[in-house]
Amino acid sequence: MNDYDHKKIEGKWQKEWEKQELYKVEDKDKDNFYTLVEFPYSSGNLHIGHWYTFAVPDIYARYMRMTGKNVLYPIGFDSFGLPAENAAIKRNLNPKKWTDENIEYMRGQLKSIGASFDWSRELKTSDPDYYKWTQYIFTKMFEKGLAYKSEAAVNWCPSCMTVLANEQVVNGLCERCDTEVEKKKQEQWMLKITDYTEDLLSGLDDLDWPEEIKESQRNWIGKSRGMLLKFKVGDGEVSVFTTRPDTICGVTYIVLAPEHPLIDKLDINNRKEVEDYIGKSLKKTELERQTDQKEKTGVKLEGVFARNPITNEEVPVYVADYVLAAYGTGAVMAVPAHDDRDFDFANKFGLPIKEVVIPNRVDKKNPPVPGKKSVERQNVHVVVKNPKDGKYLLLKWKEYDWTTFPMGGVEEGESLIEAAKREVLEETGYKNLINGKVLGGQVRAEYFAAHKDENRVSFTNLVTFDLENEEQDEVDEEESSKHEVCWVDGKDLTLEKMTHAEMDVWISRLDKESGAYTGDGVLVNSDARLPIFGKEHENEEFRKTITGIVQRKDGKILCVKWKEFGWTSLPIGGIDKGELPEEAAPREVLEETGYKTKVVRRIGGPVEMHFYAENKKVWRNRLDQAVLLELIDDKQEDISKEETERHECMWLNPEEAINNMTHPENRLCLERLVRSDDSYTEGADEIKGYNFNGIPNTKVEIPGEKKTTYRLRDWSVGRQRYWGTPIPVVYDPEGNPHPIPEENLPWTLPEDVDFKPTGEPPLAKSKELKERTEKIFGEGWRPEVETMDTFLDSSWYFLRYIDPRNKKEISSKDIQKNWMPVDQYFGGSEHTTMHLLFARFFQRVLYDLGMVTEQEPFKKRLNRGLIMGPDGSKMSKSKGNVVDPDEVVERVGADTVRMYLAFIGPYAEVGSYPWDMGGIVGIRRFLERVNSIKITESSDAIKSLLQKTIKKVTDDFILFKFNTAISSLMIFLNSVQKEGIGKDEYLVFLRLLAPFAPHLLEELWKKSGMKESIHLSKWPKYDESMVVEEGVKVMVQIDGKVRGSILVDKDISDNELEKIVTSDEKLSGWISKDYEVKKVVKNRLISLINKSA
RNA sequence: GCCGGAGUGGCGGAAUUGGUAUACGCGCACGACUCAAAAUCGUGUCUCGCAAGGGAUGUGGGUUCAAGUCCCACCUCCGGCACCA
Repeated sequence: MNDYDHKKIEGKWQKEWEKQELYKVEDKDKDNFYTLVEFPYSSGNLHIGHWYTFAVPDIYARYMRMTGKNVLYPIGFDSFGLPAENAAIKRNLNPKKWTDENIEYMRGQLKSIGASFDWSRELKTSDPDYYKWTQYIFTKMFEKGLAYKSEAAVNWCPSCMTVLANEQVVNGLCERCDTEVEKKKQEQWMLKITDYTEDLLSGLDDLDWPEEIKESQRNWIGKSRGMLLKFKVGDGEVSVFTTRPDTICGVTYIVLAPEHPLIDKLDINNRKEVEDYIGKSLKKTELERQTDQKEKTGVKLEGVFARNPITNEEVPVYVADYVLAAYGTGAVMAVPAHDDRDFDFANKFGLPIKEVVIPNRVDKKNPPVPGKKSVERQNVHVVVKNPKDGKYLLLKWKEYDWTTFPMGGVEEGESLIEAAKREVLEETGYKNLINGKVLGGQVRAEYFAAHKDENRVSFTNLVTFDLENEEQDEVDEEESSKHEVCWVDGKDLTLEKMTHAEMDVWISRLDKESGAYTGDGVLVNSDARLPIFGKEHENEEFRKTITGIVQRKDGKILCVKWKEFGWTSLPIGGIDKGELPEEAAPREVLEETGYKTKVVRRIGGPVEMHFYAENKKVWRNRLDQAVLLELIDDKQEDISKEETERHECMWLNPEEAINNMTHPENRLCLERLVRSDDSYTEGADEIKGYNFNGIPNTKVEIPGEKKTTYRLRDWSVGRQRYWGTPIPVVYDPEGNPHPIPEENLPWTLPEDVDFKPTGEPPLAKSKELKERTEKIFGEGWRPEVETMDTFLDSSWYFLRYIDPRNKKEISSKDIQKNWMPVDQYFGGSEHTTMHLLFARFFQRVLYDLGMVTEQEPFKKRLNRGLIMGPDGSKMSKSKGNVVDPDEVVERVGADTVRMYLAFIGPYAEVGSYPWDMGGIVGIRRFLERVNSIKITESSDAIKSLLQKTIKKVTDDFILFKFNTAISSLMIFLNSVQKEGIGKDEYLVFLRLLAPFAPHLLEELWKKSGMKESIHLSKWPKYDESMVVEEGVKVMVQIDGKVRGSILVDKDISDNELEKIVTSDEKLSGWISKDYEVKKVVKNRLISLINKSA
């Protein structure tokens, strides 16, 4: 029979704590710790997931408080918004009343958790004292031009009769009611979050947040660097955004978004057809646009052509809704050969596909041999499949360890298919091949052809056939002496087994027929030129050189500072005759700087430059190839005195290095390195590099500029609904908007409103609002009738908690200095790209307005997991799997619920946990056992274990691993029940448990005769000397298997170690008389083998 | 398709710098107490094997004396984005 009466204990202490105002927080100027949890939406009642949200962070808050911090753990309610309004409409209630009643109920629920909230700071966003400041911030944004009205296509939910933010549209459906969302053009209040994209992006770098959260914000912002290129169209011009300017010669048509303004101005022969199309596509709902994705649609603008600025070709212009008006310029240059979407469109409309980038491979098995002559070849590789058994025809070379497809050169005047057939016949004798097909375009490769003793640069096509029958001609003796013909399974066509350098490309093409090639490669069919620095001059001295880009593990770049000239450059050196840049680079870098390096890859293509060499008094023409190298080891070897005197080495971040380079060609190759995203294209960089740098070049001119675009759009914030913060704007008789002055704030939400949705904003029906506006501003003035998206309410609430009753400002900057930024912010992953981004945006705006002290609001962030229903799916009323916490608390007590939720898994991981009522009894039993501990005396073993337990629990708190902390407390209790425990150790144990089960522990603490609350006591410290294990653990391996470990003194000699091991009771059983010590790793391992075995 | 995260017993999950995988809890089985049950306490519980021993951390390779942990390729699940040029 146990006497753990949780109801009595919990009720008693909750009342007592409230009476004592135990968790009321003072504003001090030191040791402050701000723990924040996303405040709940006032939806009515809390489910068990809310306990997970609030109770587990409370455990952390209590721990922090015991370590001596002045902890603020506030609570409030996000109380404006659609659900309140919808529920109110359904039940014919006033939303305010509904909300307030909900809050009243939820407050009681939240108190039953036993959380250490400071209730004196409670706030709710629908309170005029609160939304006054939301409005104030809005007016300030308006004044700065950050809040503006604009005609924009908005997401309109016909059922909720309101505009939705992009974030509230899920798969084309309204997030709340699953109705198909329509696109509608409308005057909209927008917040200019795009003014802050760069700040929001770069601010992430220094935040101590989990990388995955930062990464998804980065993705959401969606930065991409590219170029704006101009195409002449008719009399006008169209600007397109592209991340692949290198493919410009492959443009075969231009596409405009249906909304593109240029369409109106063009002289189009089929205007009616075009306008019909535009009308249709604009009316499409978001969902239709998405489901139509696979089928591309569009209409050609008859009589309109665009001129390719490089090739001067005229290409047709289309309007198609696969191009988005809101991204880039709303127009794209279509390169079907290298873009999947353009490829689909071109196929459907029969447009030409021009390949300008082909993959390039350097054969690693047979690399080019320096000094050998180099030959260019047109090749075919032939895949012959025997449909009967699915096998493929291969050649095994006799003299070399090669396995290849039948292959050979394409002869003058011969088609690829003809060449392929001829080669198969010559090499294998098979003569009846059908279904010949060329798979994809060419692939360039560099390799050494040992059988011809020459280096080759090949351009190879892949040709496939089926074998019609097995008839074979005699194979020439010369051929059959070279290789053996064999048939293999499809699964043997792997990178490892095949010799072709192109094999990876072949594999992917054989897998999925051909499509657009979107990867890297070399430029072909393009009139690409080198970037050229300086002007040609007579009597130039010509040199081939390399530039070495040496990158260290930490990303820094090796730079060279020249003492005599004051230059900063990268290591540069000459290429000796017959040498490859890959060979010259490490050699030159070693000579110049003393660092040993190995080649990673070339960066970009060659760069030509002309300059006057001051020291040698000659004009030089250099052809330079940049090579990326990585450091083999950090040590610098000695270099010649001459070199040391000329320059010194330093390591700079890539960005820094770019800024410091004296020479433009150095900057160019570093830039190429930095932006080597997947659009890095070796030959193509000629064009890219040129334009990204604005380097004067007489040969190529692309009209265009560097441009960065973002996926992030401005934030649409107006809502045509009632229950929200009124937008604090009035219009003068001319219709111009004016912010409401501070003295008239809060601009209260009118109450004489029928808020049932009709499509007209409810506030428009308020007589009071209209009269109020005219009374204050004058005849003919009218109020704004929209309310704000609730995400504005929650974008700054953390600033209000710290100074909740301030009448003069959102919160005092002095108080902000004490508390901001929030030390630890707990929340759900669903807010990663919404609330969290908006709050950061607000904070930065407020910072620029001088209203806050910090640029970033949240120092640390943790995304918690999700508690699922008992059936393993997300809890929802419609599924009927919502777990009511009140019932559970009634049965087992708040302490048990809190602790169980902490035990369920690591809190810092975004997992999902089905609520399992079975598992909770383990915690209940544990607390019952804690409740019935009898005090006796402590053994040494218990004392020592307690020290280890303190350390474990303390360490786990720092990592939010409450589950393993509890596990170690359980281990301790198990041991106590065997060994007994004395009073001192008992009291320490109680304190370790206090954050988890605050009520029970307060009870036991007071029962032990303590006067002051356990929650004001200090967190136990452990004795370092009792925790650290003496000596080192050495693993013992016998016959290659780990058979145990022994604890020995540090740095013990091998002989002694051997003696200890062989005389060890457990280990000696494994060791025969005739053994040998095979290996000893100091302080780590001893490995023995039994010889006789 | 792209970007994240994760795959370990019947279940939730443990596992320092790579060092005896499966801690802790649930469940289950057996035992004690009981007329009986519940509760409680005790013992056992990855798998094959009588045992000695062997095999297991999604799959396949690799590095290493040693891999759940590091590297490469792939599969599955979850979350986010998605015609973003």
